[in-house]
Amino acid sequence: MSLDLSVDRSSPVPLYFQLSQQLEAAIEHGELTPGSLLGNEIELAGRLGLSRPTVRQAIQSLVDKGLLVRRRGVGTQVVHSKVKRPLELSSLYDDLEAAGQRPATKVLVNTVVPATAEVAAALGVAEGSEVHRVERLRLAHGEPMAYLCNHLPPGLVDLDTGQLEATGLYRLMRAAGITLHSARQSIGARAATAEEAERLGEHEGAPLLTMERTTFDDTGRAVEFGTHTYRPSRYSFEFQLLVRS
Amino acid sequence: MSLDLSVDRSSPVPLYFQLSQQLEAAIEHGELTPGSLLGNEIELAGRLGLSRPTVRQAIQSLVDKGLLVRRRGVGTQVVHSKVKRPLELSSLYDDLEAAGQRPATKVLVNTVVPATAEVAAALGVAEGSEVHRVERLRLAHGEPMAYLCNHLPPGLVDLDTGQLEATGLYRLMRAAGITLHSARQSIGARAATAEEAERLGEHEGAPLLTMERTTFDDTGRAVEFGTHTYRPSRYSFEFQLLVRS
DNA sequence: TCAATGCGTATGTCCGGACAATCGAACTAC
DNA sequence: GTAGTTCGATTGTCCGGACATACGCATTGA
Repeated sequence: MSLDLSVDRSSPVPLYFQLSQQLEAAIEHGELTPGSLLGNEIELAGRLGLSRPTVRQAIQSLVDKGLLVRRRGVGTQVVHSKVKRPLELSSLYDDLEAAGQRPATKVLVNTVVPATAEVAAALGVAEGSEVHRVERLRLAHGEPMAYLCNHLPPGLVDLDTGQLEATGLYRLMRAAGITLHSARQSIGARAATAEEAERLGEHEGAPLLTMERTTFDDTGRAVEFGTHTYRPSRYSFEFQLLVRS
Repeated sequence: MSLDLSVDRSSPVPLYFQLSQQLEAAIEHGELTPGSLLGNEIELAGRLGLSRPTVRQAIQSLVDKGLLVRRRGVGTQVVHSKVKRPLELSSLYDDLEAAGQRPATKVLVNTVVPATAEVAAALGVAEGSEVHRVERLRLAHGEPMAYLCNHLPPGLVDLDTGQLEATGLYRLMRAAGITLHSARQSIGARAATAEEAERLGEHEGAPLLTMERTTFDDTGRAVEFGTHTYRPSRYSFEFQLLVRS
């Protein structure tokens, strides 16, 4: 019942990556059942005509994803639990689209303003210097779901209102050649103010789910600071996380 | 200004791990300043008397942690932004202790009950079968901060009330030989019921931050299902996450 | 002046081998 | 029968080398 694995040495795709993708697909399709052993690395390498380090690299990437578990003296097993996705740095837009919700966006504000103390601190710019400010309403099935307020340092991205309504902010940033690296997030809750309630179609004092995020590129520059509020009846943060060991 | 790195070959600690720890410490202490190049791998390996794969393994582990960035043809640089911690699967108890808050725990309930449909589904046991139920109140500075309700399958851990008040649930599970692997979480918000408000010292209808979590061990078994409510004025989820690339 | 080219450098990928550490099971001794 | 021991199997660590690939910079050419 052994899998028919194969690699294409003429492909520019790295061999370990080809192998890891095939293994991941096999797990996804149930050809490798949870709990089953993967066969030892030496034999697997010999069967594929690869070296052991290459096979190990492929396996390791799946272990990092939480799909496999290695046990010394035993072997490598497929993890039982279904791993979904490990809380990526994804935009709400991508989240909704992946869920098949076809999100709609309404740009409320798209302008340049002097940075407040809070925004200046988050973005690492001088207080009062000009920054982009974007306020958006995210709708699903015609109902407001979240209010998104973002600030960006100047000169990074061309913020076209039309594009902002057609796609997510992160896609625009990536398209502008920005390499997103990490983000600091804070998730909390609070009661809605009258203004917030109005925007989201809730009543004043209703509980809101809040998220603050500062995103950095790979040079360590802050490239975005967002303050978001969600209607908890319509949205919650769902994710899977792995134990770092 | 080169760092004085060294490895102890007689130590049972893997060489790559010794190196990665020293590099991490150097970054932490500012001896390696953000943006600075790390020096090429070949030379570094030669200087330490290690092979290049070993040095690469050390560097890679720090890249995975978000501390370093590699650029082909350029070198390896220290990331500017201060990386805190990447949302580990840590207990609230550990979180608070790390923040120097000396958390207190009050065990409200520690008993065995028949599993409700929700609990049975989460833990993968038969509905109505016996499961442990633990209800705790977590306090900081004498003030209630969170209400924690957990269900565990039988026979896994010896749930001693005294130990539950002295430490966190995860520590007990780890001490019982359980290898935590992953967890599915959901973070949301809602208005407090009268009972919840009473427990946490809030008023009815006040916004609460909620978290539901099912934890799995490395065999894929569900080992814990928790339903937690937090006072948003006292607690929020803060974490840093990396872009998977 | 500006764009295209070439080159050095550093990381990315891959190989084949060696020994150590650990787990589980079969085996042995009491 | 039970407990301790040995042993095979498998992953963990480490080595030294080779070639590919991409980036930045200097040189060259229009």
